[in-house]
Amino acid sequence: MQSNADKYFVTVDAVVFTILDKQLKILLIKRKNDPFRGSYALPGGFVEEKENLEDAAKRELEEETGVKNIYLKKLVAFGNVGRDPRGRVITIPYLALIAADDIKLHATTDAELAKWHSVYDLPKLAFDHDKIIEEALRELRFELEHSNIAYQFMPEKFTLTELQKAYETILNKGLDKRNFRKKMKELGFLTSYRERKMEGAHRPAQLHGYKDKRYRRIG
Amino acid sequence: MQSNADKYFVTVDAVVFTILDKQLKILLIKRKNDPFRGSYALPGGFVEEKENLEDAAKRELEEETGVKNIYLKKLVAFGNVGRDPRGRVITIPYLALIAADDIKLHATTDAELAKWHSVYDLPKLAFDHDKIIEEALRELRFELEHSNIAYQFMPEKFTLTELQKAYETILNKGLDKRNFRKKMKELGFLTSYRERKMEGAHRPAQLHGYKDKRYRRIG
DNA sequence: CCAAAAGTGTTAGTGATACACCCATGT
DNA sequence: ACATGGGTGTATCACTAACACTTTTGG
Repeated sequence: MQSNADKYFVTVDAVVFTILDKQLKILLIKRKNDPFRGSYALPGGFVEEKENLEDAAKRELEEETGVKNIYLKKLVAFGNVGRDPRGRVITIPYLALIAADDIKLHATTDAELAKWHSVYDLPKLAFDHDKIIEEALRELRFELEHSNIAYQFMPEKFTLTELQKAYETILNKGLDKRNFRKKMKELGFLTSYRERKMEGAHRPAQLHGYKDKRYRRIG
Repeated sequence: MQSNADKYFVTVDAVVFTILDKQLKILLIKRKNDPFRGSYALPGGFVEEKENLEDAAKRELEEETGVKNIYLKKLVAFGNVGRDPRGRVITIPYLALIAADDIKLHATTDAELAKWHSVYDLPKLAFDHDKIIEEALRELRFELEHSNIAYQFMPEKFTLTELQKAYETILNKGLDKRNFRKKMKELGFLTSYRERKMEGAHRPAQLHGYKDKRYRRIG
């Protein structure tokens, strides 16, 4: 192979969203090595020699959050010259969604403990991770309205109001209750349980769940 | 940087579509070196050391077709183990559209002359280029209905019927004439010239053109 | 006057949006 | 009885899809 090996590094980054404290949050680690020591960055790391890209993303994610068996969506790569001062680094970002209760965050070797940050109040970020996040957020919103991925955010059983809150948090806008419920009903992703949620001084809410927890596109 | 350099190769591939002989065609080169000697493949090549990804795609494209200043859209990277027997190769494919009359195809060093192939009748392809093409075609169709990219396929002046034919060819389905024209009118991308096209024994057609030849998203 | 493609409007259906009241419960 | 969130239906609007006839030209 004429040409250009031993010049490139290939990494995967995970853009992990969750909903916590009624806010859309993203998982960031604080870098403890240069470059960008002390800055926040997306969790990620090098792709190993005999490892597929998605497997690498899954591995990194499991190392840092303990979560596995998750739906990941590949985003477009970032690889311009100068995005990493150490050399030529191409990164393939993956979008991941998790339910906040599922996880316990871990520290890793070149990162401090991973922490959740509100998407609307992010710290200074290392590399071009701000652009990657912007792209991922666009993608997340698109998917939310064109698939059943919201199941990734939700617990086993939830009320329709809780689901609507999740949508509103992600889209960052209010939705009409009746239209939302109508839409969910006709999409047919949900099943309703006999149980109800009794809590507070008001009418108890019907519990719902996703029929199958696999990615399904609308259309 | 602890870790994994000198194991990766990074390439860009161009998925170039055009309309020729009333068919949607894609540009392929016939490989004259191993691996996959004699198979067809997407034009592409290695990203140079100090070269941005999109610049690399533009350079490859210009080398093989002579076309420049073209809108390119980055697609998701392919980089699984084993996709190239020579080593670990990550490729970033770019979608490109050109008007068939604009180009003269060139031969390159490790490829024979580039040729157009009907999208619905492709030969055996090298690597995982069949999957890349599938993805690119999906993206092309999406963009066609959500932007003004069709301008890339069209000459300076054209009739609405010609434009409709282009849409039909790409989408591989028939469209209603009145609805199509109404849609084009209200999108407002087009301008109409005073001139008409006189050709054949029938009413002459009004000529149209794109107001500005820059990518514009609908919405 | 015939053939061939250009050009043009209306109707019906479907999905999105906007909107207001009654229900079941705990206190 | 009241406060709280749960639950429901209808009218309007915008967009899409279906559909047929007249016009202009060359031969």
